[in-house]
Amino acid sequence: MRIETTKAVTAIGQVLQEQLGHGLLAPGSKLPAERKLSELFGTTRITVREALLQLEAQGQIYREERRGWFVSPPRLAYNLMQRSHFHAMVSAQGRVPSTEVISARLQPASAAVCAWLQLPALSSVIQICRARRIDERLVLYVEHYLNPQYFPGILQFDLNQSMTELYARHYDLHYGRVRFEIVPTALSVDAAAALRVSVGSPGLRIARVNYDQHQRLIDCDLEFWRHDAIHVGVDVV
Amino acid sequence: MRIETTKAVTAIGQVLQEQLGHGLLAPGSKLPAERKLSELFGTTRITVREALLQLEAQGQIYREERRGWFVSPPRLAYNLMQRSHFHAMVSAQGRVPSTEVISARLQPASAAVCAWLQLPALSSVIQICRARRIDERLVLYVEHYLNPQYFPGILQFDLNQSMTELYARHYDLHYGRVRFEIVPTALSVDAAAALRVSVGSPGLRIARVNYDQHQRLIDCDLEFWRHDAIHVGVDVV
DNA sequence: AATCGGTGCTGGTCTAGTCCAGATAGGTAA
DNA sequence: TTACCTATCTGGACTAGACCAGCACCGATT
Repeated sequence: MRIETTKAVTAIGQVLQEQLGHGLLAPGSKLPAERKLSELFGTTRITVREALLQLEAQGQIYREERRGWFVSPPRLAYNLMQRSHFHAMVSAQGRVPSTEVISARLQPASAAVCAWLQLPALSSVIQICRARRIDERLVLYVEHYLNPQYFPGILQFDLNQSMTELYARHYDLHYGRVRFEIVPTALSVDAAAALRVSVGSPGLRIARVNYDQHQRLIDCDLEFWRHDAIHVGVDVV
Repeated sequence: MRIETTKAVTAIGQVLQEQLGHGLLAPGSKLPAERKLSELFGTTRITVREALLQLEAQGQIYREERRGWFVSPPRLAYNLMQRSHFHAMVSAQGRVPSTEVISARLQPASAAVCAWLQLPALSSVIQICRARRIDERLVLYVEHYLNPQYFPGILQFDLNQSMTELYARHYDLHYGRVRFEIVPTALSVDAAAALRVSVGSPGLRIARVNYDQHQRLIDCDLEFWRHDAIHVGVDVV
């Protein structure tokens, strides 16, 4: 650990990091208020805030709007090659998943979605927006876009469950080829609202385009992850 | 586009974004100085700075230390399945790559590197640190760690070229299986220095563990990308 | 022609506050 | 017990400055 720094913000970061490293601040626990910290370190709130933002960028802490700063839990391992769904993946790592549906409706597709699903302009698609939690913490906002021709009546089902299982059970559709596109960027306005984080927070956008067992393009997902919630693994053989 | 916002920082962001979107600010061009912008928008430098940091988080602009803010060029498409090397990949996308060696030496491995390379504690490894550019812009800092038993005398070669080609030509080693691990995080101190960005800037860390054609674990790379410089694609069949 | 030294400009860092709105918890009234 | 209300605490957003260090450019010296 470097100590010779003179900058206040890195110094504050190091002290907090040191406490984090030694487990004195457990995952999920709350940090003292910004005003308390500025008093503690003998500096202004703006400077403390800058240090906190850096730790946030590193994924060590996160905030909940107007509630405070918290220590980040370990990242979820997201392996793109094991085609597992959220619920199974989270459970397998000894953690507790949950899902809530935000909206589900048939609507005109945006240009980007038309391109992904290879549909003509102004096509209608089924959009399903969901927020997902690990151990009660909101970590993922997903927009699913389904080609309606393959999923008649799907809006009547319980959409809190896994889509993968729903597809298999009621439509006999199974994922085949998948294309992922991963972009580090800020969370979209919708994603930030759903995850209850301030707009402009860093995030990881993962777009998936899914084919079924017959090589038909059936749906695509747009996932917005809290940037500190996952690490992505890929095995290429 | 939403306009009904009242917050100054999002308002500033929107104005700049609008100019960006219409190509009035071309990729690579310089934004007015922070003080100029604060005057222009009738606010303080801190507020302007916050807006700029949000655009940076979105990957639309970037800064060079004490030189100013610039419009981000398009992202490089990094496809993990096409095992192409940096030089070929960048050239194929009509852009100009370059590489400079920062350091290259035999040294004791860190605990993390020992684990990746499956070497006993306190093993020596060859570390090669390089910085890479696309169209003159520094975008990638890489630390290579080679198992020295497979690469006798490699430090005498010109390390500005592609390692992939060097392996093939002089050691008859070709990459086989590869494992990637992608983590959105802040740039490390070394990476930030090499890329000449301020410490704590957001980045994408991609760790690769490489096997050769005989399934032997030969080396690993630790890549730190500017977060706005790439988007990662993966095709899973 | 090449080098050196200013000098102004740029972002980097920091101070010392203010006002606002959402979240929380405790107490009071129905 | 339940519902509501209010005081307090939290981060969010912002003002109006300050000083410093690195960068770029230009002119003077070698």
